[in-house]
Amino acid sequence: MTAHLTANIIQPMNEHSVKTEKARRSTWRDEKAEERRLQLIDTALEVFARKGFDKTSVRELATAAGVAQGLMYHYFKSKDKLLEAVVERHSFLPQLKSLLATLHNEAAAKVLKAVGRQFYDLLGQKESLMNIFFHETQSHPIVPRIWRGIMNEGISLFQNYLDERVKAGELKAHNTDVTARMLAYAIVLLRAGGVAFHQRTRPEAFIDQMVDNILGGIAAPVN
Amino acid sequence: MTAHLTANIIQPMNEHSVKTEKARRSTWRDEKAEERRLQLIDTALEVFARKGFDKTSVRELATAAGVAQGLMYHYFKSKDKLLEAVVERHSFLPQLKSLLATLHNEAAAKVLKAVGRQFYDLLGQKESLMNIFFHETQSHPIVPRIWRGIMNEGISLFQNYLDERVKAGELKAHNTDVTARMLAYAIVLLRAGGVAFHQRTRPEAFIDQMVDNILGGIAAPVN
Amino acid sequence: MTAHLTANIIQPMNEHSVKTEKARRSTWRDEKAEERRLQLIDTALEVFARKGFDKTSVRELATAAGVAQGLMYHYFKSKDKLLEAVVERHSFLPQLKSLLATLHNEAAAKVLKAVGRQFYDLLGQKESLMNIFFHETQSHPIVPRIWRGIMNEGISLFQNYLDERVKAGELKAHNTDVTARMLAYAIVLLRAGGVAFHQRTRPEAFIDQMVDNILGGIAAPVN
Amino acid sequence: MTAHLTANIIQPMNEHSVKTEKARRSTWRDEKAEERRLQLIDTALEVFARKGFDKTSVRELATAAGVAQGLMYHYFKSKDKLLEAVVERHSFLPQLKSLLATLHNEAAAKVLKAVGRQFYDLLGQKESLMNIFFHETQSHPIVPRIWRGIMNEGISLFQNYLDERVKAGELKAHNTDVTARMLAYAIVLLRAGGVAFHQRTRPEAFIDQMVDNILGGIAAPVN
DNA sequence: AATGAATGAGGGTTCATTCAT
DNA sequence: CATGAATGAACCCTCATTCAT
Repeated sequence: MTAHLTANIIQPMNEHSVKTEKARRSTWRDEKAEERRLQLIDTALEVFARKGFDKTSVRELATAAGVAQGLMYHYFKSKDKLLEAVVERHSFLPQLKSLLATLHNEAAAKVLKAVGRQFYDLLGQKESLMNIFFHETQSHPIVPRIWRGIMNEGISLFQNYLDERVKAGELKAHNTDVTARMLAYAIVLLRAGGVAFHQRTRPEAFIDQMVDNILGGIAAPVN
Repeated sequence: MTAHLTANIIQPMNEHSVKTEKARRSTWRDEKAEERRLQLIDTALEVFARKGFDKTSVRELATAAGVAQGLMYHYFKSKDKLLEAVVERHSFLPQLKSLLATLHNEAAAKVLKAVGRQFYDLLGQKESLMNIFFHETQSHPIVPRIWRGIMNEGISLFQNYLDERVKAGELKAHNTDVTARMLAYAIVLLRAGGVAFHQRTRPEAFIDQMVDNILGGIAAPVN
Repeated sequence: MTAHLTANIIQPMNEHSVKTEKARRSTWRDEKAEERRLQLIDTALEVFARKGFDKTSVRELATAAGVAQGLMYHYFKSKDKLLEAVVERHSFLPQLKSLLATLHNEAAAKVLKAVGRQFYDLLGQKESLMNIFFHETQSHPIVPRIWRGIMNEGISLFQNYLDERVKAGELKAHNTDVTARMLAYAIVLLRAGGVAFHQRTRPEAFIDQMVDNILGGIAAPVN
Repeated sequence: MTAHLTANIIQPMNEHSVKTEKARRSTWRDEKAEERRLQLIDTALEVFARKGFDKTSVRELATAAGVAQGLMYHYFKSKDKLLEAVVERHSFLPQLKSLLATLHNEAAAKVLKAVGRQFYDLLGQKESLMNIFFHETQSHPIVPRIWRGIMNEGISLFQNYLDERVKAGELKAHNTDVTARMLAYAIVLLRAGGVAFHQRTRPEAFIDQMVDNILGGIAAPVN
């Protein structure tokens, strides 16, 4: 063993190959480690959402991920930091922003309904995260911070579009912040409240009608 | 034990007087006991709201109430049962129902704005309870049950009125469930979300404009 | 059960007897608690001395005391505080001070030998504590603080006496601090070092000769 | 493994050259390894002295030495063995012995003062090690063993000289073991105790006076 | 030789709950 | 009714150590 290592030193491969070899190895380890990290985060997302942060022990988390408890602390400084990592990683702000980009110059009724549904769907895909947002707000400041970012983006999504349509003359000049929030708030509670209280109207129909209400009003025509 | 023997020897009573005494005393005792119970519940409401259920220890609760920890278990079988008692006692469903009674045969704009504000105010007065509703939903089934009751009542509050105004011809015939929920959801998040993300428009103005939006629509007049 | 308690209320004993009853009970509990506290401290002294503070787990301590681990934290806020309690309680400063009181106006040789031995004996009786003094100095500031107090007292013990004898003309005028420390240091290491390195001369003989050396010197008479 | 095959193919060597190469390389490797070993030991000495053995984790040790934790276990079988290596390597017995060699046939006052100071200085230079001696005696038998060796050497240092001076007629015949220990003990505590309790007299003056006390005595001349 | 991922035992501590008084 | 001593399970976290690379 010593012998061939010696040979190796005496007759090393050219510098390039040595370096790449080293780099590749280290990269490989790093990749594996990053994979682990993500696996642990994803497992945590699921379990936290299901059982709540406080009711989930690190031991459970580790078991759910199929690793030893100690390993959690190799990747995260504390249970709290793990929660932060979860929330940061799964923040769907990017997806939300991309929604914004696509809507222009279409009739308000059509656009608002479409965007409303997409927003609703997005929240649905992130149900676990939403659960965390709603339940772990108190103790961990990062949770409301991220949630706030998402809400603000969601509201902007609507408001920017509304402003545009006001300029285009399709909508009355008015406080679009209020309108945007009405939409956003309703959609959020349509999702989150779904757990807490049953809905009578199907979500899609709800969104459609909500948009119609807001656009046309519900007052009877004066004649 | 020693005491009772002494008392008996010194002052024997006929059976009748003993009984009435007993009854009166017993009532007095029951009242005292009920007072204590309520005191413990009220303290718990406050502390749970501030620190969260899981982060609050029975010892803290007892200290905050100025009693020994052991006493908690004379009044409540467990910490969980205490939470249930808190939520049950402070459910403001009655207040909510009384809101409903006062509104009839007035112009929709005026009524909806007034009711909206009152609902908003009520939620504000019950901030501690709201906190519990939002954070302790998962582990204790009674929490979402009560919350659901309140939400449904709040929604009915609006919907019944809307139905009435539709019949009266002031409003278009439409799915009033949707309209009612829009209002209720927005007001709830106006309250609860206030912690999570800042509002740009003041709540009262928000409610007023929301009602106007819904009644008159935001679409530009075709003319 | 309720019945006689009620009777008790109706016909209470005179105020005095009630108070003493209450006081006695509470005193009894307090006494039991204090006993426990001391028991835990004494057990800890022994175990810490034998195994060292860091190598002793709270679980072991509890087992050695025959109680549940949780109880430790009913009496002491932390393991560190327990150590402090141990050191404070067993500080033999009072005993040391009482040694001081007895020595006056006797021949230096006799007195110093006697006091030296008594000091040595006292350290011997407090072997466990000495062990703690020597090993746990680093992490817990209270340990060196107490130890310092004891050493200073021990040194004063000798120095005050020496000063007195200088005044009395029995001893030369000289820096008695140095002499006092020589004696104190030697006796301390005679004790503590006993563990680390064997002695050739018996402690009593050692002390006697040490005193003789210091008093008469070891230089050969000049002629 | 891949490397060795490559090397062999590219540059086969005759047996002789391989062997000498091997030997030279091996020496070079051994030197490097020994360097590392010493580096790890020296780092450990410092950190152990500063934080205490138990409070120092292998990770910290590795970080302080700038290597990965795993590497510690290539050089030392366990953390305990590392401590042993530290104590063994830094035992300053040789330095102590060399002190002994220089003192002969000089006046006792001068010599004892000089040796006392040198001993005191030596202990000062080895402060880290002294710290370990004082705090980690319990769990690791090698620690008191080494410490004992040093103390005995220090005592011999004085005793041998004293015996010589007795023979030379400069000193009275007496139990020189006691005198030697008085000196050694006082100097050790002057060092180690310095941490625990403040001194009033400066160390050098202390040593000088101590020697004077012992040589000339403190008793007033009878005249 | 060197890395650092992975392990799992054990650490100090908290806490809901019980119970003798 | 009220106390607080006592319990023991569970918690988060640290750590010495091993091992694949």
